[in-house]
Parts: sequence; structure tokens; C-alpha cells
Amino acid sequence: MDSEPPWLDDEEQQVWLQLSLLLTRLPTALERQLQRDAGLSLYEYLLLSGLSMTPTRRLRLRDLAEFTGTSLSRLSNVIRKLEGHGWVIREPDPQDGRSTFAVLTEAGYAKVVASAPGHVREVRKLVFDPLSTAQLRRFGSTIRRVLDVIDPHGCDPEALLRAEDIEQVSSR
Amino acid sequence: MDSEPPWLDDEEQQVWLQLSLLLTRLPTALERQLQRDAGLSLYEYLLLSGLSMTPTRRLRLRDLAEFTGTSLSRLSNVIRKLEGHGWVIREPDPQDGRSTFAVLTEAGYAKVVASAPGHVREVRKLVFDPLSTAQLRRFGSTIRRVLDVIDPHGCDPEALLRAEDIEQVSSR
DNA sequence: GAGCATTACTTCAATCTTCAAGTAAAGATC
DNA sequence: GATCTTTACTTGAAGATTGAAGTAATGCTC
Repeated sequence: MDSEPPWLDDEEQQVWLQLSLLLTRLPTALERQLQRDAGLSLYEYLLLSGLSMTPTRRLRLRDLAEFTGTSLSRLSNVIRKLEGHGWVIREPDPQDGRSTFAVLTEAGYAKVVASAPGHVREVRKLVFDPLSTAQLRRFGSTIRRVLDVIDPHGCDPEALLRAEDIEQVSSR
Repeated sequence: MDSEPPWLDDEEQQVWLQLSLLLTRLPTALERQLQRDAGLSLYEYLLLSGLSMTPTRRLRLRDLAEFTGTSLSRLSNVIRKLEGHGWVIREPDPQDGRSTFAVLTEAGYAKVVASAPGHVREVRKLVFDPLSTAQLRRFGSTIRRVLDVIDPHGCDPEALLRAEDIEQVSSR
């Protein structure tokens, strides 16, 4: 096997430092805005907006956990909290007795609609405004390359959001 | 001021999705490796390795909080845990009765030395190997641009690590 | 169709994080 | 030099997260 250098060179170290900072500072900044203006955590926002992007505004908990990138256990707790606010309800999956849908209520949809603009404004301010179009494009493909290594099956969240509507028969 | 579009265009949305994934998946992957191979959280590793990079292997808690990007409160708790392992001790700052040094012990230093190669290998595998040199350079400067907006004073952590030994002798 | 493995979810306990006080030392201002 | 503010840190309670069971439905294999 190739023996790789045991430490990063100067340039790598520079980039690694920048990336580490981004990894901690950006979520914190987004979280702050959402918490202040909408009383939502970044995770909660991601969850609600994920549901809202879906044709029937529902997702199996398993898929939602995948989409938000966390454990079912955490998701289960957060859903309970969101149910308390009346933003989400659980519905059994008629096709599979094991799985449960998280369904966005009207109130939940309204919450997303109300919170999205502020969040988008922040994302735009912090990420898109400072970058040129070309820079943006390269940034995206660089990140994609890293993600391919972390998660080679590239469990495309977009696909998740689109693929779940086939089996709708009833409800509402 | 320009009124900005209320939502992201397709390309922006793509990039944003990639970035969101990176923000959650990369720390998780690094955390997993460290937890498995060294029994450390990413935060603990960052903290210990920050101390180890310092000329005297010590940093004021305030500076360490800044460096690791979190609250003093969290830091205080983590330091207590690390003290329990014998990796760190607290020492009062003779220059300023309010502040405390976190000092890396020999055992703590040994812990960093033992854990670093595995962590570096993971970082290299996930971030540097997939990128060309040119890509890397652009990636770094793109990130820097974003960070400049989030944190304009650009409180350079490198400076922190270097700057703390001057005042062993004098005050301000 | 019986038995075994897997999947989807929930819950509990342990740990971790945050937030809001609280303490105590410095520094600033008059 | 008395008072006011700021800075550095700690602590305790509340809330969040993880990890290990536990339950229940499903799928797989013989």
C-alpha cells in the first residue's frame, strides 16, 4: 500500500483550518438566525422544509431520518415536540405496518412559509452573495467530490422528496 | 439596496444542498473515526490538539473557547472530563487572577500523538485525496470568502496558538 | 408455515449542551 | 478610592442527543 505523509502540508493545513471553521461557524450562524426569528432549530427547520417540499407533505420517519442525516431516535423525539406545536402529525403507513408517516399540517406548512424567507436571506447573505457564479459552480462540484467519498451511495435527498407519492390512496 | 430574489435558483439550490450535506456528514464521519479509534469526540480532539500545537502546551480557557468555537460553559465541562482522564490540568494565570490555563499533561500529549495519525488519515482520505491541488486552493479561498462574512474580524486561530507565550514575562 | 433475520420505530438512562445566574478579579471613570 | 462595567470562569437546571434495549411488523428460507 502507498504510505501517505503522516501530516498535512502547509497548504493542506490552511485549507483544513478554513474548512473546520466553516463546519462550526456556518451552522451556528444559521441556527442563530432561525432561533431568533422563527424559534426553530436548524434541524427542525430542515425537517419541516423537507416535508413541505414533498408532493403530499409527508415522509416516512425512516426517510426523513435519512434526509436530515440523523438517527431515528433523535427524529422520534423531535417529531413529538413538533406534534406538540401542531405542525406535524403521525400517520400509520397503510402499506407497511412498521412504518409511520410524518405529515405536515396546515399550521406546519404556514410555519415553513413564514420562516423560509428569513432563512434564505441568511443563506444568501452568508454563502451566495460573496461568491461569483463560476466560484459557486466549482464550490458545488468540489463538495460533491468529497461527499462521494463519505457516502458513496450518494443517497440523494432530492430523490427521496420526489419518490414517495406513488402510493397515495386516501387521507385528508 | 437591491431587493433580492426570495428563493434560490436551481444552481444555488443544488450547491446549498451539497453544502448542507457536507456540514452534517463530514463532522459525523470524523467523529466516528475518532470515537472508534481513540475514544475522543471531535471537540475533545480539537481541544487537545489545539493545546499541543502551542509552544508551552497551554492556553487560557477563554482563548481555547475561541479556538474551538464554543461557549466557556461547555469548555469548562469538557475540561473537567479531560482532567479526569489526566490529560489536562488547570493552572491559575499568575498575570490575571480571573483567567485559568488549561495545560496539556505528558499523558495528554501522548494521547494526541497517538490519535493524530488516524485522524489525519481520515481527513486526508475524505477531503484531500479526492481533490486536485488547484481545486484545493480554490476551495480554500472560496471558504475564506464565506468565513469573512460570517466572522469579519477573522479571529485567526493560528494567531491564538502562536501569540500566547510572549506574555509569560510581561503584562500589558 | 415455522423459525430466524431484518426493518421501523419507541423509550429509557446516561451523557452532553445550553442558558441563566452567580462569583470574583480587573479595568475604567469620576 | 468608590462605584460601575467588563471579563473569566463555574454551576445548576432544563433540554437535547445518543446508545442500548424493547416491541412489533415484515421478509426470507427451508
